[in-house]
Amino acid sequence: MTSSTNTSATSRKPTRQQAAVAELLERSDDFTSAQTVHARLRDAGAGVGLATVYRTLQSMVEAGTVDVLRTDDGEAVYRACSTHHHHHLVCRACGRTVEVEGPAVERWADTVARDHGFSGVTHTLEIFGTCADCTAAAP
Amino acid sequence: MTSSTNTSATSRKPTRQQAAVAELLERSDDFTSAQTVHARLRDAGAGVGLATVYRTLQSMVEAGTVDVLRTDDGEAVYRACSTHHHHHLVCRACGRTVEVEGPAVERWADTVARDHGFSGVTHTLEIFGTCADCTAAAP
DNA sequence: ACGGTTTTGACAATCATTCTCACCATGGGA
DNA sequence: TCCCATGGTGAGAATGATTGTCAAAACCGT
Repeated sequence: MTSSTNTSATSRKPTRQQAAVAELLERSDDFTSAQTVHARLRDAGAGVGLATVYRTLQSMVEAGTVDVLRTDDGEAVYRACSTHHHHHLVCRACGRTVEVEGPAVERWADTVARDHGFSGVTHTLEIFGTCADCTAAAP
Repeated sequence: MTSSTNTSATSRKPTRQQAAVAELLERSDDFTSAQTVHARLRDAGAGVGLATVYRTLQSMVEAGTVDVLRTDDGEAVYRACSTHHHHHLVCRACGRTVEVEGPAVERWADTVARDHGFSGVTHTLEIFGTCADCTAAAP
């Protein structure tokens, strides 16, 4: 059930539109919504169908090549990230994103879960704040 | 925009429907979606408008009397919780939820953020896994 | 070039959430 | 107690992101 489209892990040669989405994400430093990706691609001339953008983004998430998280209003936003496990520190004003790691936190989450008898543990952790630049800019 | 309804913090006497929503949440141990709350209240005889359920839930979140988080598919789910800061360990099979604390994690998140020049720091952290009962039930 | 398979994309369909707006409830003052 | 003002309620419309549909287009190996 986790297949039919090669797009996910079955790696064939990426299509023009898949490449376009991927490249656009590489270029942007912060989390971008599917709608925005679609709009940018259209503006850039290389039009890619909205449905295709969604499909591509989903496969990239499954493939682990991009991270996804939800904004407060429930919109899904994506970002090309290093493949190893990490978390994000996001500026809630300008959206600037910093990847952070915390081995201790990973261990803690794992331990806590196991102590409660849970297995197959995963976790999500995002940190929000206002970055120095924005703090200075908005008094 | 953060006011108009007394419902939030301006504490007047809660209306019948506000009480109904609050009580239902008290009763349920796990995170519940607005739609579900609405359905349950209807089934229980005490019908409460969907819009009202949403409004009430929102004010409760602002008031800090309930926690909210997003499921993977973007649906918002709510749960009555102790008011002090904590996180959740959720069984992805049965939805059972355990409140957990981790002072060390709080400090870590704070420190990391400040080291990067961020202020007004907040964070979200949820742990998912399969609880012992579910692991046993589904081989 | 051919036949079968995969991907695309325009558009319709879903679904949670929000908005609108007329109607109801409460509470203090006359 | 009666009446009005304020705020809460609810049915349904409106919104907006995401997903489904399905015929046409791009690919691939032969």
